[in-house]
This record gives sequence, C-alpha cells and structure tokens, in this order.
Amino acid sequence: MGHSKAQKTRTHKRIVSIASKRFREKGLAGFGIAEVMKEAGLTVGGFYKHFDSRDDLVAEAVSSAFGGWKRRVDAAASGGPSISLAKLIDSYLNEAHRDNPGTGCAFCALAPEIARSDKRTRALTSEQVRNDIQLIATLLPGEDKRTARSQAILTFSALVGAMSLARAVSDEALSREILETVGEHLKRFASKQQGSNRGKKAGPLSD
Amino acid sequence: MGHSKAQKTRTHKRIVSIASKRFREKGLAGFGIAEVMKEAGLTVGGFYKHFDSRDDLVAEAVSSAFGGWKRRVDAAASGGPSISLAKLIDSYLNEAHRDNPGTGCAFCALAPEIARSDKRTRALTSEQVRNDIQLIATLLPGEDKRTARSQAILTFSALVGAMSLARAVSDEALSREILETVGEHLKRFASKQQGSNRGKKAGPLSD
DNA sequence: ATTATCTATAGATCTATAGATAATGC
DNA sequence: ATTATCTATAGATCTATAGATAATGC
Repeated sequence: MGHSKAQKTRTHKRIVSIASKRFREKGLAGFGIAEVMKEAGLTVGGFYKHFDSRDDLVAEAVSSAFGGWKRRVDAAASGGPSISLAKLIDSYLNEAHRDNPGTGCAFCALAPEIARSDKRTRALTSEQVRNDIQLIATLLPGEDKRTARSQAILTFSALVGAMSLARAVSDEALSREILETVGEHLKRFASKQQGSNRGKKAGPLSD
Repeated sequence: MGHSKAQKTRTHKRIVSIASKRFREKGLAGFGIAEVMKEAGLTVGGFYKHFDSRDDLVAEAVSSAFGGWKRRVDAAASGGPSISLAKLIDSYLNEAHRDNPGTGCAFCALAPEIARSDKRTRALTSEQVRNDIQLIATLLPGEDKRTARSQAILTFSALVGAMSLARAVSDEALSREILETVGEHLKRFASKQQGSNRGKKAGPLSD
C-alpha cells in the first residue's frame, strides 16, 4: 500500500495508459473503472484520488492516445518530405493497425464517441486534428501552403474514413481492398505536385 | 392493449425506427431498451416478444439506418450522372447532416461501434459498403470500371472520414473547413475524367 | 387458444462515496 | 499530519424474465 509522490505519478500514468488502450479497443463506454483499476493492479476505491470523475479519465485517456499516435507519426516523419508521407500512409492503412485499435489512431477508433463527449475532450480533439493536418501539409510536396493544407485535409479524412470502414466490414477482401485502394490514391497525391493537374513531377519516392 | 398482427408489425417498425435514430445520436450503448420502448409508447416487458435480444435490435436498427440513408441517396441519384454525384456529396458534407446524426449516415455515426458488434451487424455493413461503393462508381464520369470503383472507394472513405472529424472537433471554423475542403476535392474528381491526369474534360456540372 | 402488452422484479453491473489502513513526509 | 490505497456498499441503471391481463382470431 505504498504511496510516495513518484509512485502516485507512475500509478496515474499506468491507469491512463490502460484506459487509453482499452477505450480504443472497446469504446469509451465499453470499459469500466473497476476493470481499469484491476488491470492496473489496484481496486476501485483508489480511483477518485486520481480523477474527479470518469469523464476526467476519458479526457486524459483520449489525450494520451493522441500523444502515443503522435510519437509514431513523428517517427515516420523522420526522413525526406515526400517519402515520409508515403511511409506515414503505409503505417496507417495496413492490417496490423486495423486489427490492433488499442495501440492505433484514436480518431478512427473513437471519432463518433468523441463527438458525444464533453467540451474538454472535443477541444483536445480540435487541437490534435489541427496538428495532424499541419503535419501532413508540411509533408506534401506542393509549394503553395493553402493547397497543401487543403490536400492535407482530404488526406487525413480519407485515412480516418478508410480505416473506420475497413474495421466495420466483416468481408476481409473488401476490407483489404479499401485499405489498399485509398493508400494508392493518397500516395499518388503525396508524390505529385499539388495545385495543378499538369505535371507528374515525381517526389523522391523510390518505388 | 390491442394486438392484431398488423398492429404488431407497425409497433415493431416503430421500435426499430426509434432505436435507429437514437443509436445514431447516442451510440449503440447509449440508449436502453426501456427508453426505446417508452418513446414508442410501450413498456419494457413487451420488448422480448419483438426481439430475442438487444443485439437483435441493434442489427435491425443499423439495417434500418442503412435503408433510410439509401432512400435519400437514391433521391439524390435521380438526375444526370455527374451532377448527381456532386449533389450527393453536397447532401452529405453539410452542417445540417453534421448536426443531425439521428437521421444521417450510419457509417460516420457508428462505424467504430459497428466494428465491435456481432457478425450479423458487420455482415449487413459489408453489403451496405459494397452497395454504396457501387453506387458512387456508377455516378463517376470515367469509363474504366476499375478506375471508377477505385475512385469511388476513395470518395466514400473521404466522405465518412470528413464527417466523423467534423463532428468530433469543437472548433466550428475547423469543422466547416473540413466539410468544405473535402467537398471541393471530391466534386473536382466527380467532374473530371478519371484514370488519367492529362485532361480536365469537365462533366456536365453547371457551376 | 393464442399472444401482445403490462407490472414487477431478479440479477448483473457501473459510478461514486464512506470509513479503515498503512505508508510517506514534515 | 497527510494521503494513497483498500474493503464495503449505496444508489442508479440496464438486460432479461415471470406471471397477469386483455385483446385477436380460429
């Protein structure tokens, strides 16, 4: 029953980390406080010394899910501009991500539930969406900032929609087709000069 | 306490219709049997003469949501090929649809929850996704069937993703920007010959 | 006779709180 | 002295069932 300050911080992070994973797997309403605490090796009673309410945990868990995804995106972004967007797309639209929502993107796992959540969670989401659009825009080859932002919004939407649909269907072939097809389209955009349909000035893509 | 066969059928449809709307609004776990029955002017006890389980209602309600959306899509599809895809896109990516999930598309309202649902619901979803892709493909101007299907998958994914994100963010300007930007991109594809980036052979779009 | 619906409730589960216990930290 | 955690439980809610009631339909 130890409780140093450092220990409490570690415990807090562990609770949030578990909730973040399980919420993505089972939905924001699909996993209870008792289960989270049990998985963290604790009991229900201690929960409210860490959080004022369940919604508090939801907000922190969603934020943590964004952070985890961001670290993976940053890793994918360490490279040349065009090739890394292709990498990012591939690291998103694949079967491993589809089959492991707990460690994946929070948007395709939770977007409709976030839309029904409290203001704080949705404010965090606004910021994360802004960041992700910004990141994708910088990875796009076009020079025109406005065009890059516009294309980034399309890319981001298509990524999230494709994964949402690929997970929702039971037909494995259809699910794969969605992932592959959208991936091909988006990578084509990523390797092409934006803002005009004239050129096919390829980016530094090797394949 | 009347109960003719015709009456029972009407009651059944009413229950499904209410559930279909409320599930889209509050999530598959966000609305209880007692509430559905109460809104239908009935009490809990009668529920299980209509459905074997709650999952039965979920499956029927999701199916009903697909049907309702299909009718609206069919209405939008009554016109020339290219102009009606632009119409379809506009009828999807707007603020009225964003703010009224209960009468809107079931994918952007429920996709992650459907992914966690039973096999039957996901099988229904596969069929609906196939139909919607097929519909969009026939509305695309390109002659090449494979290209049209590929483009339809991208369009469908971007529609669902854009609406999911537009609903999840609290920032109204960002939300609108997502809807407008993705709409512009998709309508540009819809009015352009697919399968090549050479031409800009416009479709019969009037604007 | 059958059955659609009602009232009532069992049993499970979930959030939140109360009070006890045992460790930290001044 | 403070507090992180524990045990125990109140109170709410949700699915599903049991048995009664009142209408249909043979």
